[in-house]
Amino acid sequence: MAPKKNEGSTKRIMNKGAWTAEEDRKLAEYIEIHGAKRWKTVASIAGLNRCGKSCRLRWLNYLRPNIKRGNISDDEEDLILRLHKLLGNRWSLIAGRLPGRTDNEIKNYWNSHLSKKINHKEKTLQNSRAQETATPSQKDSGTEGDEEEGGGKESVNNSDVNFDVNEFFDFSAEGSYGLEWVNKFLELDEDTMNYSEKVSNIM
DNA sequence: AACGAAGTCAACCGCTAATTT
DNA sequence: GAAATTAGCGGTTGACTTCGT
Repeated sequence: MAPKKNEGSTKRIMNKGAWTAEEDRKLAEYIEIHGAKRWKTVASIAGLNRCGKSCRLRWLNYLRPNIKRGNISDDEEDLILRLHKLLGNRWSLIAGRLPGRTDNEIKNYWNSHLSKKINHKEKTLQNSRAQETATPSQKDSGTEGDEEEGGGKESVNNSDVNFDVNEFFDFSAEGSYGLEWVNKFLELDEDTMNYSEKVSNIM
């Protein structure tokens, strides 16, 4: 990745593109002393020719302590799948339940790995169903398919179960990344899946 | 070995929500 | 209460890498 620096201009133009080790060091140093807030001033005071947004993103996704990079485990993958099924493309919410993972990483992982996996799974499932059901179904095809295709903003609404996501994930009450909620959620998810099956059978 | 296609991922952009003045 | 500023989110882009021919 070649950094796209805008050098040699008299106007103050912000750097873009990949961050250098020097920039990382400056940003990390500044935040260690002053804290991660007021990103616009962080950028200028820390001597970074970057916009505040860029600084924030760099900190959140790479420089922040306890960041995990790469090697997403099977458990994590499974959790992402389940959470995405429930929440749709609410990457920050999903990432919030995976300690050390960032929304950007989850989003990238979803787009490059999981969405394909799901599409493949869906196709094989459809094929096997088509073979099984010799008689034409009365079901509305619109509600078929538990997984969604290509992701979408309405994915939460596609869920057969209606509940307030924000209420369910009351993050304010949780100080840590305790994972006991996961079990709770997974139990619930099993129930919602059964419910979905029931609904689609009725339809 | 060379080349193009496909995959990956860091970073940017536009927008909205939340907070401050 | 209105306007301005800041923070945060999700979608998209583009450079780099890997794979297939």
